[in-house]
Amino acid sequence: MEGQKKNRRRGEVLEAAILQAAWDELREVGYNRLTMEGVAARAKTNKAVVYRRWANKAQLVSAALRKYIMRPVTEVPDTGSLREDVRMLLRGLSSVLQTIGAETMRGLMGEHSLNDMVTHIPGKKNRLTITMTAILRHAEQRGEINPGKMTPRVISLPLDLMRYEILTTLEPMADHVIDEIVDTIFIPLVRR
Amino acid sequence: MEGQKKNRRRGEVLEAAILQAAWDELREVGYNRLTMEGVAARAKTNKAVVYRRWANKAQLVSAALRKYIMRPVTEVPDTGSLREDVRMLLRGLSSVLQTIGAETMRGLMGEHSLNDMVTHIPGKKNRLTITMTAILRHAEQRGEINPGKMTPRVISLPLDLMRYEILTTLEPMADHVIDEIVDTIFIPLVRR
DNA sequence: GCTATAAGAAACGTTGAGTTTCTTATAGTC
DNA sequence: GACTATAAGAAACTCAACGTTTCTTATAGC
Repeated sequence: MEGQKKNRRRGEVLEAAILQAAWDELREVGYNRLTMEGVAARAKTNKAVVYRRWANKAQLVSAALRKYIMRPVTEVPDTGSLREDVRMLLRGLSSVLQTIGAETMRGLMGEHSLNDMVTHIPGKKNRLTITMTAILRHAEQRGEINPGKMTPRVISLPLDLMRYEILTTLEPMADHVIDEIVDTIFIPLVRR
Repeated sequence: MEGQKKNRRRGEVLEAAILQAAWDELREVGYNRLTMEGVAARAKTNKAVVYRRWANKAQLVSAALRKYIMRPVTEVPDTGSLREDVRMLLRGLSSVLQTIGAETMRGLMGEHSLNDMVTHIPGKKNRLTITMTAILRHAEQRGEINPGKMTPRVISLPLDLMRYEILTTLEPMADHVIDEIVDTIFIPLVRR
């Protein structure tokens, strides 16, 4: 009676179920203890189905992150003050990285499977760097900064510092640390 | 005739042979493909002997790094110029990290087993940070810098940037990048 | 209603981790 | 110089997870 073999999921529906399972598993047991079998079981399917889509754990997790994490960080803050804009951007990144968790960041790094929240490769386009550039353009229009000082490295400096700090400390970054980076490092470097 | 069972190594001699094997293996196959069995075989001993000394791969590799890498970076450069001193320190760290390799750095990170070349935990004592502090003290005596600007975060900034860059790019850091960090970020931040 | 496609299910081989047990060389001690 | 505690050598073993393979079966699309 109860053993209904109906309702076999396919395609996108199944894929979504697996990514959901991966995401739940990631938050529940963490990256290191997440297994392909565990995710498959949680999604009520089996390993083979998972492997038909993603070659390994790192790729599966990256896909899940892309689905569940990436959206919220695209908006460009525009408060009218460089300091406030940068603080907001950093807080946004901080909360994203906090959700991902340092263990996952480290794990993905160890398997060379990164995404552009977690790292910024110098010279490569990166959403957060683009946002930062927009913020700085606004500040420039207001005359707040010295355009000559806006090298790519300086532009990504606050974001990189945050990533490095979370990666090494394994802890979310406190607001006062964000303020410290902004006030004692970044603003002094770009100010007119 | 040839099967002489004599000459059984013990204690420090054996330990040194294992660390040597680990170090060779690390450079030859890299962190991810280094195995305890492989190291044991290379040292002409067996896993049990290795496990009696180190609980896992990360600890074994850390021990090897400590033995083969750490020494060269203790001296404090003192050229009479802040810029030159910092450049020398960074070149020293760069070559150390180059020897370790980014894959190993990432791998150790993924297993939460770090050493103070690879990371600097804010608030913790760190050899390189101590060296940097000494360099800055000299510069201060020469009147080159503004002591009020020497916060711990600013002090470790160049070292952290280098670590982060190597970790993300997987490549050694070119000298001109070192110069860029020193000239466009660090010196402007601490200068009187 | 037929058929190609992909899911479900289960078993398989492999690798490396870490452990256990037993034998045997040897350093230190009497 | 013989005795003994210690740790090395050797081999087998359990376990977990990876990734693959094979076969059956539901079902979407024609």
